[in-house]
Amino acid sequence: MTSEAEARAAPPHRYPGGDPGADPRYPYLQALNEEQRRAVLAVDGPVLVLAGAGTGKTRVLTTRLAHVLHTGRAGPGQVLAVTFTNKAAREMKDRVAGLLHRPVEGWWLGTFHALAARMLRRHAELVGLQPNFTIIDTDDRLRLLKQLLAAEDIDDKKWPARAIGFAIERWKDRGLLPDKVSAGEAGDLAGGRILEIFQAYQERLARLNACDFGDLLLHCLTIFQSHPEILEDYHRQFRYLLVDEYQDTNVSQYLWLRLLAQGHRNICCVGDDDQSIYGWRGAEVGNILRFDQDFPGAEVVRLERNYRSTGRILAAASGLIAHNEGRLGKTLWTEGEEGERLRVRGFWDSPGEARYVGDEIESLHRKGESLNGMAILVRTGAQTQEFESRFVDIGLPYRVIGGPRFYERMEIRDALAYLRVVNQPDDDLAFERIANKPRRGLGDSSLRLLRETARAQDISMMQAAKLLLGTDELRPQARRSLVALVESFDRWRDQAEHGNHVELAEIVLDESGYTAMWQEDKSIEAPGRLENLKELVGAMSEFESLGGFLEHVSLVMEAIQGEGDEMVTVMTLHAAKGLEFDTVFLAGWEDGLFPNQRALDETGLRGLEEERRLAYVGLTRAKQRAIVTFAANRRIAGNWTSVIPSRFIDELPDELVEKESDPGLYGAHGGIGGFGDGFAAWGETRLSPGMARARAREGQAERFIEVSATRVDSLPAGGFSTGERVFHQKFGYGTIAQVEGDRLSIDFDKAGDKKVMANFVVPADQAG
DNA sequence: AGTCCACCGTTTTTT
DNA sequence: ACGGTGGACT
Repeated sequence: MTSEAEARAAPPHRYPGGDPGADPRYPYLQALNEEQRRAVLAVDGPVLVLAGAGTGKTRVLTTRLAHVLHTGRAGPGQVLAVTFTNKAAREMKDRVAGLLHRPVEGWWLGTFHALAARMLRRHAELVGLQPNFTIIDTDDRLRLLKQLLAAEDIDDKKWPARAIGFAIERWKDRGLLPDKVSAGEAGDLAGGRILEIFQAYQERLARLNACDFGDLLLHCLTIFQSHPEILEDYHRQFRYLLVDEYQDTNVSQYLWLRLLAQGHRNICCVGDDDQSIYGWRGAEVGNILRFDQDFPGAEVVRLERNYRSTGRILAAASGLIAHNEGRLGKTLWTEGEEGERLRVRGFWDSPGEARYVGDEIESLHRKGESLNGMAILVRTGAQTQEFESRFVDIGLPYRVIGGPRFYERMEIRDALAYLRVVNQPDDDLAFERIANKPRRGLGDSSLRLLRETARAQDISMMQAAKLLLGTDELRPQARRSLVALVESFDRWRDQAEHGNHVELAEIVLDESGYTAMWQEDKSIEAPGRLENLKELVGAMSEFESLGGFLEHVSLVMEAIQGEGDEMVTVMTLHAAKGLEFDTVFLAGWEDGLFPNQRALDETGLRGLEEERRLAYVGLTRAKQRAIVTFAANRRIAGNWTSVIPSRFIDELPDELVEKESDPGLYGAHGGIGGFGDGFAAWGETRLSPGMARARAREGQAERFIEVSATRVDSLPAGGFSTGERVFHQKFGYGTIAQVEGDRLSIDFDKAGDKKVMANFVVPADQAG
């Protein structure tokens, strides 16, 4: 610790008797184990807490915060605590309040984006924004980019605005603005003009007095770098930094943290490299792997004692994740029960899988297990449908997490757009969204005129509207409508200053004709949309002002989820991070689906390792039992496709797994061509070359990993090679398109593209 | 301006 | 298979 930091810190505390856990002044420490206590008490200097799944991470984080506050080392306003989701922030806030037996007010706890926005509002003018700048979301971004692409005459068929948006977002994740992106990296995106588009996009945002999510961080970085005195103020203010889910930080978040931590270096990052599953959206596992280089002398605390899962679940998860390279390495252990072996079950097709899961849930439920304690975790959102339809059939209550969120619904965005224009008349994106919603005769041509006038005069569309109303350029009908609309907004703005914002929302939705539009709409969704609008208005009452509400909405894009009733949960593996269930069904473990082919195609071995971490996250959600399922046939993008079991199944240590076979199903295959290679492949897996090699090396972890890592894409599969003609019992003749270990992608003459195990095909000339 | 048809894409998700 | 979108037609 530096002497400076020492001087700033509160008087040093001594822990009598060498056992602070027993110190009556710190009752909250007693609930911790030794490593957790170390993580809590190492308050000064950089600390990395490597918190394995289920090791009490949140408890450590919250206790640490409580400890800093309780010992008077810092007041609430002097701690910066960063999370990724609002949910995590809320939980932390509640739990610290619980530990201290009082609510904590006035602290800086929130998501990266919320905290950055809070800072940016203070210094907005330094980056050319006004303090009331708008935060645009992906939908606004898409509209804006479409306009820009059209203006630049770029074919948005070939270069979809969505893809351009992603590219820009990824650059911003890495802290890059258009001037920092190399031409090579820009590639031929947008016909080689992506950087022009990026630049134009930034200029448009500035002119709109708006920024996107990435900009919240980037603008902060700009300010910190150009105004050291502001950064120093924050150094003085924030004595302690606390970061959750550090493995998910991207470069710009990392830079932001590093700048803020520079002064006193009292930064504590908590995370788990094995649970890094957001690489595809810019997260850099490297941040956590590099921590002790970024912060020399960092204390590293490993939390390895798991309080969640049975011994066998832990061992299976550990065995699986051991196949990854470049880990910091942890060994989770438990004093809990050994538990059941994992079940792995295969089915003919995905409906069969769903049937089994449904039956199994009912059977567990009859034995007294709570439905709330059960979850089905899937790789892709599309998989939930199969389970939903089965659960509806058998009347099993369920909830699906994910899907379109409340604030993403069309009617909510429309309503918000009205409110945004009231709040900020120059918010062009919002204005354009609702100018002709409901239809009021302000069609494309009128809007184009407005847009062009605005651009030519360098004013907002609202201002352009007022300008155009003084001319004859608009057709009479459009003119009348526009007069009415502009007058309405003036009136509403006036009311916004006087009346309360909840009433205002009602007035706006009513007088604009927006509510009426849905009332007249005869579609089946209309009543639901009206319901949502009511809910929106209701939600506003919890905020002090319209501005406050809008800020909340743009940063907290989540709906209020109803818990409560007995229901099983269906969700993606990503959505399951941080949760736990007694029973976890891990469905759809098939190569191509999981690990996901696209992840493999795009990022190769890195992608595979991230998929494996996803499997690890899934397994470690289970407290009592984990059931892995796969199907031999699944509909992918509409077509029934024959698929083979996930390679991750082979990677589960054999002695921990109970490969239950349903006699009816397995007995039926017996080499009769019609039953499908999935089952055959499953039955034969133990004989496959890859497995045999793996088996031979059981207990020799290092060599095992080495072999399995290479086997993925380089070992020849029984001598087959790309381009070779082969014959398959069920699919007939075909040409090998790709060889991945003992798995072959074959382009069959009749059956199309399939993946099959190598030992189910023979060279074409040996057929018959 | 509104409706209909053809075509395309289809992993994960926060803010 | 399906839903969303964009273009063309009425």
